[in-house]
Amino acid sequence: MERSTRQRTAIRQVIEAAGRPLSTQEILDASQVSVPGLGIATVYRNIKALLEAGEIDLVTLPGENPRYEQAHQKHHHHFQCTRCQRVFDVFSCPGSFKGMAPPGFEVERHELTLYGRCPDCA
Amino acid sequence: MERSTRQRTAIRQVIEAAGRPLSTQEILDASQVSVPGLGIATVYRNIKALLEAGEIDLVTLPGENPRYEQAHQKHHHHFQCTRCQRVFDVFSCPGSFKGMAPPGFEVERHELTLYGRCPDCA
DNA sequence: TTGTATGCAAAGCGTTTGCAGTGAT
DNA sequence: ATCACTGCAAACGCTTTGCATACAA
Repeated sequence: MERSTRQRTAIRQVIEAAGRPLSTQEILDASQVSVPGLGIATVYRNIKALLEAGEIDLVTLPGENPRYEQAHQKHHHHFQCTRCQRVFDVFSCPGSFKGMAPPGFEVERHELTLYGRCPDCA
Repeated sequence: MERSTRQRTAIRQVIEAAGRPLSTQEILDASQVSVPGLGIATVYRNIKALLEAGEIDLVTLPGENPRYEQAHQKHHHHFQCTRCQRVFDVFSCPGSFKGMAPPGFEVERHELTLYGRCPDCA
């Protein structure tokens, strides 16, 4: 990631402006507004570069294709709307869940996904 | 799902005997022990039939290919070993997580995945 | 000028489907 | 004898990669 191109700038700004995890298709569609002709391969290559640079985070929800969001520092979870399918950040967490697993299992970390209606769809 | 074939019987028994969610490849490998020549398409078709019949449940963990397990009645979660990658059932749950989402969001259900070392790998 | 970054098309990988042949009833 | 089921291969959707060209430095 050594050069600053129109494509990379557009992709970075789209993810930054979203405020929620976006799919590759959402990133492509939004980026093509400012860069018509942008190819999906370029989106994938830049996503990989931005991930490696630590600028964005991978968000993998159960049964969903990967999404990407601006890198957060703090631990958080996600909420998916069952109507519009969009994903939102949730910055609260019930705890570590150590002791929830049966004896002999050592819990190191956890992933929590909430499902329901977002404010727009409620 | 009207006929009882060697293939279907083998697949059903493999899932039943596992006691944990299996991937399609694990199901194929284990089923081929008793039914050599079994094709992957048959595994997929039977998985779909068993799902529709309610005999097995779909388990989708973040970033993982689908797994399948014998249908449980009770609410539960999953634990994935970070070393052997296997997935185990966890029959405890901290609660409903309602109120964890920001105002305006209505939580209907949740998915929780724990990660760490299983007894074999600890 | 140099070589990274891009666009296109082909290739990969897991999953689904079409089709002719197999086998449970 | 039927026709649901199977195996094989082609098709699919998403992601990655090869290659020639474009453009940032």
